Amino acid sequence: MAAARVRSGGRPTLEEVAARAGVGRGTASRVINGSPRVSDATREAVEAAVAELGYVPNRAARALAGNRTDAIALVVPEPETRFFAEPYFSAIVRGVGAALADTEMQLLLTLVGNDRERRRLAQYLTAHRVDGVLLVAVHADDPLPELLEQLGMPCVISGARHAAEPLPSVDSDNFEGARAAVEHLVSRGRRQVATITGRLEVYGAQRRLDGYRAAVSAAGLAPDERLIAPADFTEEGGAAAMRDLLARRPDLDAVFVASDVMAAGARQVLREADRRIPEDVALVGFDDSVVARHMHPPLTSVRQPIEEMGRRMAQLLLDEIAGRTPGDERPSVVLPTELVVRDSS
Amino acid sequence: MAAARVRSGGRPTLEEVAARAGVGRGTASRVINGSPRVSDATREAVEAAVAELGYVPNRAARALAGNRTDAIALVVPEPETRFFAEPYFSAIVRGVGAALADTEMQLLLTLVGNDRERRRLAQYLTAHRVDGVLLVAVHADDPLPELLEQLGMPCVISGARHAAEPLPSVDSDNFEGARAAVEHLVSRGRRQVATITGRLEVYGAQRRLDGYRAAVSAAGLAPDERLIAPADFTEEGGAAAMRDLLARRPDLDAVFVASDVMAAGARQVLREADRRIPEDVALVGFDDSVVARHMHPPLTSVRQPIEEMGRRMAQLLLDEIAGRTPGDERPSVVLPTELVVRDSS
DNA sequence: CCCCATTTTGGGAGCGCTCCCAATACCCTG
DNA sequence: CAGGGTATTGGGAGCGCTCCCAAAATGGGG
Repeated sequence: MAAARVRSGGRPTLEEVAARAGVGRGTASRVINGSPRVSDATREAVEAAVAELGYVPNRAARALAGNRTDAIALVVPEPETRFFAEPYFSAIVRGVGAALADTEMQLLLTLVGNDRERRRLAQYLTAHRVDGVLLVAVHADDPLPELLEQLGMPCVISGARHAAEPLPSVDSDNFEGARAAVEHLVSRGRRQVATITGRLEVYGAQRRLDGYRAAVSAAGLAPDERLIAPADFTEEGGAAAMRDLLARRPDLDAVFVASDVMAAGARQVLREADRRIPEDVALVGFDDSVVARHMHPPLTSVRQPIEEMGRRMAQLLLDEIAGRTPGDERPSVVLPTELVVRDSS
Repeated sequence: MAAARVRSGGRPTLEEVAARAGVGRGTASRVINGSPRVSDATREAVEAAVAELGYVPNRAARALAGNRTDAIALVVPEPETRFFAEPYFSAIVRGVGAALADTEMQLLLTLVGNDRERRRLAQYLTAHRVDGVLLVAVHADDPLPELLEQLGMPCVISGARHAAEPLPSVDSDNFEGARAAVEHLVSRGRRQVATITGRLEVYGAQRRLDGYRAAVSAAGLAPDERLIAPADFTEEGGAAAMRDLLARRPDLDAVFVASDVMAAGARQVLREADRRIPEDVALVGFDDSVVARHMHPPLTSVRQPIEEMGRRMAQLLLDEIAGRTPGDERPSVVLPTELVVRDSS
């Protein structure tokens, strides 16, 4: 009999498929993996056997023999609650999921909270348990990217950490988004346009501020540092910044806020100060989160194509894994934002 | 030399650790896996070798040899956008992540959208690529749970599908949450308390309605089916239901809405109908989502301990994997909700 | 019809680990 | 000090697959 070791239950093995198709294990493997060096007749025979037996390759065996895992990790720094807030996390996951859907790649979700978990992650990666890493919401001073670099582990990050980001990255066009938002305010006749920024160590926040500045000067308005209030992406921070702005420049007639959550805080302060929105003060946020849609009045906001960012990150990573194109520039992608105009401006 | 095959680079293997510690491979394995049948001296020697070499077990080899994967899958039906909305998804993920943090278990994220992906998932599971499955937001008619059952694949679902849920499940106390919400409304002097329900095929939605009914009759109010408007968990659905209610019972003075998102829709309709909140109509939602906090006025809502639910699901699944306790009842967990009172009631 | 280049094929040799059994070491009894 | 456990230990036999080399089949050309 051609039959390999007969097994009562369990999943069929490659060996069994090969036996069934009347070919050798190696040949069967070739067919499964789509090698071109197989005759058509053989290919068909093997494919038939696969279908009949309902064969599915054993991942672990593959990983062991092939020294790869067919899995990538999405690493999420857990303290970064901002990232967990809608719309980021789920949208990124969806995008990544979509890009991976017709791939053999698995998506591993890794939350790194404290240092212990951080070390554990390092081990994971060191042990090459994944083929690549998607790093989101990394801080500029996070050692993880360097570690990955050293390990030669393919990696893509969301949001460049600074102008000369060495890693492949995917980002939305923070500068242009902010610029367009402020331009919009100006086009509505606003002249004293203030801004509340995110934490400026975050490159994206800095870029939004740059965009604000560019728009202000393009509009021929007088730049005034008192119109710029730094905050920290939190609602409370936004409120505090708004209070500062109101104290320094009571005559302001518009505020571009670098996140919807901060805008919610600002909105509260404006309400308490009896400034009507948008009559007295126009407000524009950033993120187009659910908060924006449900604010009163609904908040004009800059939408980032987050799901698309997730998709692109995954694609970039897959390319990177398939074989980084060394001659190429670092492949960083910047996606356009969209201004969603609502009643607050 | 005792040294096993010397390898230039790469990760150290068990064999190398064993050689270094001057013991056999089997013994080293025993130490790594915490078997008690090892002498203290040996254990220490192996542990030292592990530390010196920075040994990390190869997952693939383990999986292959041990016929397990040390991974569980979190299966998310992608069309279920409700689940993706804050606060569910990220909170569940956090909870699960927390429970898995000091485990060797990996978390695989699997989005199943169309039927193709559904089939692919079935393959995954069939091929035993995971040790267990966490199933969230399953519909009552989803064939997946049965498939898993057949396969003998450990599985925990979030939200029982009906009163006699055969699978281990974790749920929040929908009945009691709803009951408490309505009781709260009654205690504030409301007498014509309406409700907007979710899709009643969803068991949780049904339970919330049951809770409403229980509270209404406990308060000695006259039950009136015209005070009950079914909806579908969407904002538009909530708005439509609110319109119906207003038409049928213009004298209503409170509405318990089975989700914050629907409450947002209802709130909009009430605004258009010039009903003040809470003066004319008190509103209570469910979920305590970000929408509730930012509604105007802020919405009283029933909070579910979602992160805790994720944690419990993971724990239940780990137990199940470790060896289902057959004598035991099906281990289903129901967690208490909490009424978060804000200005809308 | 033979010879050589080319294509296709079979299957050995691992990948690194767990399982398990036989072997060894150790420890009490009597 | 022998005898019979019991506690440890070593290492063979896979797990199912990929890689790769040598063997077999195929196809021209002369």
